[in-house]
Amino acid sequence: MSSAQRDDLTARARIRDAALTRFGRDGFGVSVRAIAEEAGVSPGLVIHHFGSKEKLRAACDEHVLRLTANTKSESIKRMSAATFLEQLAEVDGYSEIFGYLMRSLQSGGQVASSLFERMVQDVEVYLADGERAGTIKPSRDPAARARYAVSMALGSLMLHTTMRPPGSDPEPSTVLHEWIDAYMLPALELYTEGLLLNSTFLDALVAHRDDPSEEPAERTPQPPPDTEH
Amino acid sequence: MSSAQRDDLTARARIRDAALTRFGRDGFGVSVRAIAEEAGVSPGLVIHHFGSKEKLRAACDEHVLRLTANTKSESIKRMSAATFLEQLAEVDGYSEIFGYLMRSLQSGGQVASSLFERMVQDVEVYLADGERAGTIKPSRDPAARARYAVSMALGSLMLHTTMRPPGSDPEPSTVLHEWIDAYMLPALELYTEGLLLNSTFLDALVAHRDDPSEEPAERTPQPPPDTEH
DNA sequence: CGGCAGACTGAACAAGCGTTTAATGTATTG
DNA sequence: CAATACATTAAACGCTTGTTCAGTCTGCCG
Repeated sequence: MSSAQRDDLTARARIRDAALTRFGRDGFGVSVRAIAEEAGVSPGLVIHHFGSKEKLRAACDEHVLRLTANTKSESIKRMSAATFLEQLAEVDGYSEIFGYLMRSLQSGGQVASSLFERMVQDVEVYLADGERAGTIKPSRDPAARARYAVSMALGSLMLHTTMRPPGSDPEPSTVLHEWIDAYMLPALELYTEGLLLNSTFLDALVAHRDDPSEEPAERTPQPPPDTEH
Repeated sequence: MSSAQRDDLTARARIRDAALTRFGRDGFGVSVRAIAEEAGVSPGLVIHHFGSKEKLRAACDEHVLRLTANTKSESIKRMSAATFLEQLAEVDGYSEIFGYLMRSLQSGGQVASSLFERMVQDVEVYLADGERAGTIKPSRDPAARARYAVSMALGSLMLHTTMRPPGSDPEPSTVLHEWIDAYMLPALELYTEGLLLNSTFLDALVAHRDDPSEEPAERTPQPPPDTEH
């Protein structure tokens, strides 16, 4: 996958990998000419092999989905979902895919949805396993909790990736570990101890969910009962 | 700000507002011609007034920062930070700004950083107030916790905005309430009760923070002590 | 060996881009 | 009223884009 060992691939595969790299590094607005140069071929050949830029991206999508599907089932079963992204960022040759995934999340589309939904699935079984093992609390809505966790983690990681000052080391493993270092402690603190001292908010929301007659609690959350004066 | 009442503005202001709308709706790749059409002027006039497309975006940035700075100080003091975004999405005429902010988060840059940092500041004082009032638990690192909360919330919201199926109602208030409806319950549940049943992970991380001699706990999180067999 | 198929290139094309330019209209000012 | 300054536009410029085309090269099959 690294440019050194790209030479022995079919031209078609070389173009696909070059596109994957440049799409990930520069976004999907990158020109066909830039991709062709990265692959060491003429722009015409890119079109000759893939028909159009759009179909080239579709081929990249498919390729990434196939690769990540394998990686996932191999490793994620015995570890948390975060490890999945770590593997992608660290294992040599997979950093391009990590970059491509971040760009996909940033731009929406099929790869983003697919990655999201698969991670939700994985996290859900991971949490359910934790429940059975007695390490994780049960939830009122396990599916929603899994979606919540994935949305927060992926969204935050993507935001961090996007907002990094340009010019700083763009290596995926660097970015990922910046993110982990910044948020590991508050995350674990929240997971372990929670944040609120009373359950007023939660009780109100659950009551409203069971009987939606009263004023919706999520629109204008009233301040908690003041215990001071 | 709505197109109905744009007529009585200076052409310069009309162009700026049109740019804000189209930048937010279609992204920063939208053409100067499209912005000109939205404003009802010629493409040349856009350049005449702002010098270049880049400077036009800078003018939008500045305008948005000025507007949100006011909105914030007015309202956020007495409410949570989420209310700030809700106001933006709901109050008539501010939905364009909400869209522009989401695009800015998606693309990085100064507006994104500024919005992020200001929300971190606000959340930090909000949490500190809660601590003093006895409704929110203290944290080992209040600043990190505030950054964590903002990163997760903004990132997740941005991800949700990006991943919505194209063609569905793009009204900001719709998007925001979809997001709230999806994640309010798991968020409150987590905030109220936490997620982990024992503090093994947190203790290990805190121990490593105080004395980083052992193997770093965040690289390869060891599975929790198995209580089953 | 002849011929055909596919890989591949360099040049060109049409469309779209941001921007420039020259010209026209429209006020404001001396 | 003449003159100056500014707002505004239509047209064009130069560039980049994705894509097409005609032609060359290469290897394979009969």
